[in-house]
Amino acid sequence: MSLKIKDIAEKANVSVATVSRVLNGSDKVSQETREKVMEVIEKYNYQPDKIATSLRRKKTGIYGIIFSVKGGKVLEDTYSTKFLKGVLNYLSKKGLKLIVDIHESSDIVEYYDSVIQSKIIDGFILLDLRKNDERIKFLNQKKFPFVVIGRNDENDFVYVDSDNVSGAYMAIKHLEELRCKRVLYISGNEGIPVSEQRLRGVESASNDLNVSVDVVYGDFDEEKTVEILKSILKKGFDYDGIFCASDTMAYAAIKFLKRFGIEVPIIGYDNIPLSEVVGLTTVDQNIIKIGYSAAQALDKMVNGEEVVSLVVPSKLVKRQSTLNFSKRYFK
Amino acid sequence: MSLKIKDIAEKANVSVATVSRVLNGSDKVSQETREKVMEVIEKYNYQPDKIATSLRRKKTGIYGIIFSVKGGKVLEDTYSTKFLKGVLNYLSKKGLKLIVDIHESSDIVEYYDSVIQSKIIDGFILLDLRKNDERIKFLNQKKFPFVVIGRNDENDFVYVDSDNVSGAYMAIKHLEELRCKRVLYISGNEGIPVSEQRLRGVESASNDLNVSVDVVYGDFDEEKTVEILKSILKKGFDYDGIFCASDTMAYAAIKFLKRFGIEVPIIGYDNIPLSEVVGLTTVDQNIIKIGYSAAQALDKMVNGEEVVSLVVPSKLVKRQSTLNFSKRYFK
DNA sequence: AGTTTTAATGTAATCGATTACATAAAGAGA
DNA sequence: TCTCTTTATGTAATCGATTACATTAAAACT
Repeated sequence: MSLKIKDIAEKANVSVATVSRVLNGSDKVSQETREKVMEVIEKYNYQPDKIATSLRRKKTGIYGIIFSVKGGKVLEDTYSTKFLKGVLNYLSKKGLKLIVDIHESSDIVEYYDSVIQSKIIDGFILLDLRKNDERIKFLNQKKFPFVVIGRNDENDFVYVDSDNVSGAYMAIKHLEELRCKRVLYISGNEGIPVSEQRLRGVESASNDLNVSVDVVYGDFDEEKTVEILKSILKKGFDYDGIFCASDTMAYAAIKFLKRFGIEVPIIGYDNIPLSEVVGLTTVDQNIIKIGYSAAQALDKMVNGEEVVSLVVPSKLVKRQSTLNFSKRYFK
Repeated sequence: MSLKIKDIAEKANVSVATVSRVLNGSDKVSQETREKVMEVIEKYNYQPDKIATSLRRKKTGIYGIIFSVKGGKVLEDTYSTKFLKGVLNYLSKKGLKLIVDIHESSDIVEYYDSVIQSKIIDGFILLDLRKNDERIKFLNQKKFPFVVIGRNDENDFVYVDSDNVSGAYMAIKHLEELRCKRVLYISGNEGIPVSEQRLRGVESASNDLNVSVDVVYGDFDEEKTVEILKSILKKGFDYDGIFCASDTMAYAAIKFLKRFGIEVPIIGYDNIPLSEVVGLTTVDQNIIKIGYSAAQALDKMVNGEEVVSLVVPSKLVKRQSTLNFSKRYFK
C-alpha cells in the first residue's frame, strides 16, 4: 500500500542507502542527489516506517509512564492530567511519543521488566516514589533510563521535584505579612519526604521571621484534620493563622472552624480546582513545568547527554482565605 | 544483551520456527517439544521483541488518542482522566498499549496522516467530535480503524456515546417527583448534538410527565447563565425548579439566585468534582465505561470483528441541591 | 601521466521476529 | 512391503529501515 524506501529509491534512481542518507541528513550526499531525492520524497509524501527504524536503531522514540493502581484513585485528580500535559508539551515538540499505562501495584517490578523486554519503550518517568522504591533498584541495576518525580533520601537517580521548602516558606511569610504571630501548621504524614521538606520550609520561615509556629502531624486528609482541630479547641484555640499541608485539609479546617465562629487566615497547598472556587490561598506547584522538565531530562538521558536533577519553584496564589484579613490591617 | 528467539532455539535444540510456534500457541508442535521449549523460555524469562514482531505482523498492539490543543484547556478536566482510565482498564487487561498525544487543532488531518504513516498505531479513538469532522472523512477514506466518542448526524462511523436523552429525562423526572410544575431548562449551545439530545430528553419528559418546561439556550458556561437569569428576573422569576446542561452552569445559577433569595431545586449535568463538594444533584455520565467500551470496540474492529455503536446510560446523582427540597413535601 | 586521496554512491548484512515452503519421519492403507 | 498421508520440524524469505564495507569516479598530488 504505502511506499517504502525501496520505492523512493527506484523513483529517484538511486539506492536505498542514498535515500536513507538523505532522510537522516547525516552522510555526504551531493547537493544534486539530495534535491532529486527530496523531490520524490515530497511528491509522494513519504515517511519512513517507525517500526522498521526502531528495530534497526534499537530506539523507538517512545517513553512510558505507568500509573500504579492502588485502591482505584489513580488518574482521577488534576495532578495526573496537568503532569501529562507538561510531559506531552515537551514530547510533541520533539516528535516523540508517550505510552500511558496502568498496573496493579503488586508485581510492579515484574511489570516494568516485561515492558522493558518488549523493547517498545526507551525510558520511564516514575511517579509515586516511595521510600526504598524497588523500581529504582531494579532500573538502576538494569541500567535502563528513567527519571523520577519527587525524591527521597537515597537519591541514586535523576529527579524532578517541586520546591516544597520554599513553597512552605512563602506561605508562612505571607501569614507573617498579614501580622500573624501564632501560626498553626498541620503537616502531612510524618516521615515522608514531602512532609519533611514542607516542614523544613515552615521552620526556616519561623526562624527568619517574627512568627511562632506550632506543628501538628496530620495525614493530608479531611478527617484527621478535623480530629486535630477538635483536640486543639478543647485546650483553647489561640492561633491567628493556619497553614495546612494540603488544600483538602485547609478546606476541612475552614468549614470546621466556621462552625465555632473562628475565622483566621488559612493557607493550603496544591491549588486543587476547588480552591479557586472557594477562594483558598494556596501554594501552586507548577506541575506542568515538572512534567515538561521530566520529559526533557529523560530525553537527554536516553540520548546520552549529561542530566542533572531539578527542583521546580512553586508560587503562592493569594485568595480571599487570607486576603480578606489584610483589610484589617492595611489600607 | 537480552536473549532473542535464536538463543532460545539453540538452548532448546530446535529451530527458531518451532520456538515461534510455541510462543504463538498456534501450529502443531509435539507436546514434548512444546514443553522443552517452554522450559527454556521460562528459565531465561524470554519475551519476544515487540518491535520485531510488529514489523513482521504489521500490527503493533498500540492504539492512539490525540488531544487537540485549542486555547490550552485540554487535559485539564477530570473528563479526560476518567476517560483515559476507562480506556486503560480495557487495554491493560489485554496487554495492549496506548499512546497519548497532543496536537494543535490546525493541520490536524495531516497530523493523523503522519501518525498513520509512521506505522506505530493500529487505530485511533477520536475525542471532541465536530460537525462535519475532517478527521472522519480522512480516516474513512484511508480505511484506518477508529472509534468516535460522541456522535453527530452523519454517523458514518462507529461511536460510543453517553445517553444524553435519558440523562436529561431523569433530571426532569426527578424534579417532577419533587412536585415541580414549572421548570426552567438552560440548554447548552444550540445546534450541537449534545445539546439537541439533552433537549430531546427534556421535552420527552415534559410530555410524559406533569411538568411544563421553558427552554433557553446558553453555552455551557457561567457568564451566559448569569446573563440569562438576569433577564428572566427582570420579567419576574416564577419557576419552581431549574435544570442546567452543565454543572458549571448550575453552580453559577445557585450562587446568582441566592443573592436574590431564590432557592429552588437545581440539577446540573456532568458530575464534576466540585458538585460533590457543594452538594449539587447532577447527571453522571459513566465516562470510565465509555472509555472502556471505546477501547474494546476499537480492539474488535482492528481484529476484524463486527462492531456496533453503543450508547452508555448515565445515572442521576441526587444531592442536597434537590434533596433539601424533598423535605418540604415528604417525610 | 601515474599514483594517491577524497567524495559519492551502491551492495548486502543486519535488527528479531513470523511464516510459506521444503523435508523428514512416522503412521495408515493397500 | 510399498505407497500415501499426516505430523513435526527445519530452512530461508520477509517485514522496512540503517549502515559497514566495497566500489567507482573525480580531484589532488608528485
